[in-house]
Amino acid sequence: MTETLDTRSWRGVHVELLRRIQTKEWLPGAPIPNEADLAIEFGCARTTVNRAMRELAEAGLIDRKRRAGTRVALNPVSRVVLDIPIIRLEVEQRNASWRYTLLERAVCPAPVAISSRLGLDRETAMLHLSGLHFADNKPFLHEDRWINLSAVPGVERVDFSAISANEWLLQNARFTHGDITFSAEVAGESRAGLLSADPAAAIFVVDRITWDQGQAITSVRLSYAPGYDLHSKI
Amino acid sequence: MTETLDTRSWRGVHVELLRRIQTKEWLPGAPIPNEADLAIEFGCARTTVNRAMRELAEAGLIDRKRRAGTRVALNPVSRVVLDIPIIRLEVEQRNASWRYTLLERAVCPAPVAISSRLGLDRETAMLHLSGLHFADNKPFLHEDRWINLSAVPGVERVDFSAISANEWLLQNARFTHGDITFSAEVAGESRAGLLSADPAAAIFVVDRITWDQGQAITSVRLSYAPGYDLHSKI
DNA sequence: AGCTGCATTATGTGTGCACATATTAACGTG
DNA sequence: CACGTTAATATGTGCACACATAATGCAGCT
Repeated sequence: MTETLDTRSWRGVHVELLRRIQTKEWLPGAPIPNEADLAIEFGCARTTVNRAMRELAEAGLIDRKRRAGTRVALNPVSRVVLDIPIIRLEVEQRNASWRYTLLERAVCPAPVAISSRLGLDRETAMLHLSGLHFADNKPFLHEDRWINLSAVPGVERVDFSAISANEWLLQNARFTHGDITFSAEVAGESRAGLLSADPAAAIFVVDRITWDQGQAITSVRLSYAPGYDLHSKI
Repeated sequence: MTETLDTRSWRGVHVELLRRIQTKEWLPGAPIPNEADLAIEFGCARTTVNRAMRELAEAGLIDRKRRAGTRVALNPVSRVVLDIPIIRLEVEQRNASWRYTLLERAVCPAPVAISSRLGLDRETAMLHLSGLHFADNKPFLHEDRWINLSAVPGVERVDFSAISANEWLLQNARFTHGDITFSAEVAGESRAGLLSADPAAAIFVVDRITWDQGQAITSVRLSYAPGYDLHSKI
């Protein structure tokens, strides 16, 4: 029932070019015809071919250079797109009920490892929050967060036992970019206690720092309960 | 020295719209002017505004519906794009020398967990490969792979001690899509031996299955040596 | 009221054209 | 031959226009 797409639409051109690459009709590294020629072949405008090829280039399947032309990419990097939602939604998408508990709230200087990564002075007072997210009343992940007080006005007056920092910040603080790191760690005694897990268990950890222009907003470490996995399509 | 982009170019329009969203000048959930009006405001063609807004929609920052108009996204999902390169390149990007050793090669039926996930009969003979990737002569990751013989013609005759399966398949087998899973596991005795690691160490694991149309190509499990982390920009 | 169908409207896409820009090949000069 | 300059070329972008498509709401009917 796959409606054969007209090769005069950019989607049609896109799938046809994709086919030629995937079937190795056009070999990796080989040059492919220029936009104008393809437009003639498909009986469409150059703009349409351009749109199709732009998508392929974004996906990393072809390399394009002005004047030099377009080639099939030599090392086809698979590009994985992960959507990182609000934790509440992540839990609810698993058909589980979500609950959040604030464990600790303090205004104090952050560990040097944190403050230096954020480019802040080591004595700068920051807001430290520690909390647990539950899925169906079982610990789902531990959120350990430091917030730059001067970058998020009003954050000191928020009641983080009523709303998770994760959610409040995403809705109220603006950010332009961030760094994210995924790793595996042994739980250890303290985390094991929080997550009701074996201290020897392997924990999936996500570290994230977000920025607004050059200014650090927050650094957060999410420690998922054992058994968690993150998956996606390629 | 940031050259102020002309708002008559799509990039200029893009950053201006981005700014209005990030500064909450346009609040989450709020409708934003239609393309035609914005085109007049910016003194450019509607096509140009469309291009800028399409990028924002792809990034998940706005929601667009015909007739209903465009709104600032309510829950701004951060979208992380991970480039998964050939392992050799991943090692070389860390300025380390890469080396690969084939540990095992066998044609035999796969464990049920594997064959069922690939949608194959449990007695189907598959090619099993196990190998180690080294970075500067230290174990970097263990690759444990099952290949569907009938989907990859000629794979039986390849000398996988000369080229890693990872690299050969990416260059020679075609695939249309795949599933990828990231998780954390305790190393255990056997993997610890392979990776010269503590059996109690936490291991970052990537599971990947690739398909060509509906046909399973290969299932691979990458176990990274302790200390590995995967990072990216948001 | 409740339903149907049509007009309206915003986005989605295609076309033909123009010019911009990056890159390479060809050329000419010393 | 080595070099800098120039011309040719493929992609990148912008514009004005047109029509397609999906969603919405209104009008009119029962």
